[in-house]
Amino acid sequence: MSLDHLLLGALREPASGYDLKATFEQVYRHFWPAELSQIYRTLRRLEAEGLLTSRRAASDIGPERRVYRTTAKGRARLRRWLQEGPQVSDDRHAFCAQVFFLDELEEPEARLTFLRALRDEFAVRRSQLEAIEAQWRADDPRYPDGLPPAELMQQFTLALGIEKFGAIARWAETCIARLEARQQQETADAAPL
Amino acid sequence: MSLDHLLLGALREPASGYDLKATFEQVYRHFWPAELSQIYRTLRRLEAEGLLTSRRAASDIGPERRVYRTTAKGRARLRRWLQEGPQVSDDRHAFCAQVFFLDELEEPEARLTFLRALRDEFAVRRSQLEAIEAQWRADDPRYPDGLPPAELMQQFTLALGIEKFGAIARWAETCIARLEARQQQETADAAPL
DNA sequence: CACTGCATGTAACCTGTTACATGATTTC
DNA sequence: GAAATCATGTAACAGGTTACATGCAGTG
Repeated sequence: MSLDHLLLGALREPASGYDLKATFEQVYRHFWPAELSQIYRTLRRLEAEGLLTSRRAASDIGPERRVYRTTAKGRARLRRWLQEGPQVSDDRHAFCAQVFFLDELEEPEARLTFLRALRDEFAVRRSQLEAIEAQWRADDPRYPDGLPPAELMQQFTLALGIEKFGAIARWAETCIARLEARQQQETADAAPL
Repeated sequence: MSLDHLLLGALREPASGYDLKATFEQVYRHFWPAELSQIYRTLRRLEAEGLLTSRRAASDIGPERRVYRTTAKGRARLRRWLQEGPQVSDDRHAFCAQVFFLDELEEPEARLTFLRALRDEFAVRRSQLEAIEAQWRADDPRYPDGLPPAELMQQFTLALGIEKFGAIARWAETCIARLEARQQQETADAAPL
């Protein structure tokens, strides 16, 4: 039900499904990706439940839009979700399962290749979030601790993304170093002076 | 399709669905939780695809078991999955979405309560993995860098779990400190000498 | 006899993904 | 006139969750 609450939160400011998709791509992506088809479907359901209202609106540039907004009931639902405390679900990391069975690749070099690709992938993701942070810092002299409450909370989530991706990239780097050290050790053992 | 590959990897050693559930709980849980009903369903499908075989076996203690094992074809499939490189999917963190909208709770104390619960939850999870690590270290003098390859890879995944939960707990702690500092600042501003 | 643990499964449901369909408006 | 962007949707499918059903064997 998290998508529901994300939409209720986002639609405290009016927006169309198409607008929301852009927000998901730019802002929520690193903690909650969503496809347009799912957004539209969920918006209709939330409206039927009375948690959102919609009105048609002309677009400057394309076809008519349907603009949604959270109702008082929807806002109460959002608040209840927050009051219930943190909803910590288990996450699924396919790459971690892969590492678990990586011994199945018998060549040490293949294992290193895998781990380097992993490190690079997360380093890129971290950099992308750091770029967003740098832009924000450049645009607003209050960044980060002078920001108003709503934006401060949003800054917290950005900081988490950077920490999380950074932690995984550093972990991969450590694994690589440990494997390399082991390989050197084995070479030394195989050809003693 | 990661559950498929996890089962193919796990069933390089024979096991029943029930056994596998225990392994998921104890070992895979922090990167890939799975329910029994889903495990059974997937085992049957993988057998139909020729990636697993099964035989009936008596149990010492309960009803007859169905013991599965990965076939050569299944093992090749596993290896291919690893050779395709890291499969990095986006993850969903409901708690992060909650933090994003936490300004909706207007009392600063409510926000702190939320963040403290979050910190505690992840600190507990980290401790649980650290306990597993301590046990392993006590049981095997080769831990960690003298372990044979298969176990070394498994140790890598444990280390990731500890890092990941630790990073989130530290992040939450930082958020708490920043909010507390802000509150003190506001109190000082409101009542200057 | 009730309870716990062992063991396998079915059915209904919910959430999320992928592929496709439709059509307006602007730009090259 | 073709392509890109804006905009809304449908349908089929895949993956995961929850609730329930069944029955064996050992323990208190």
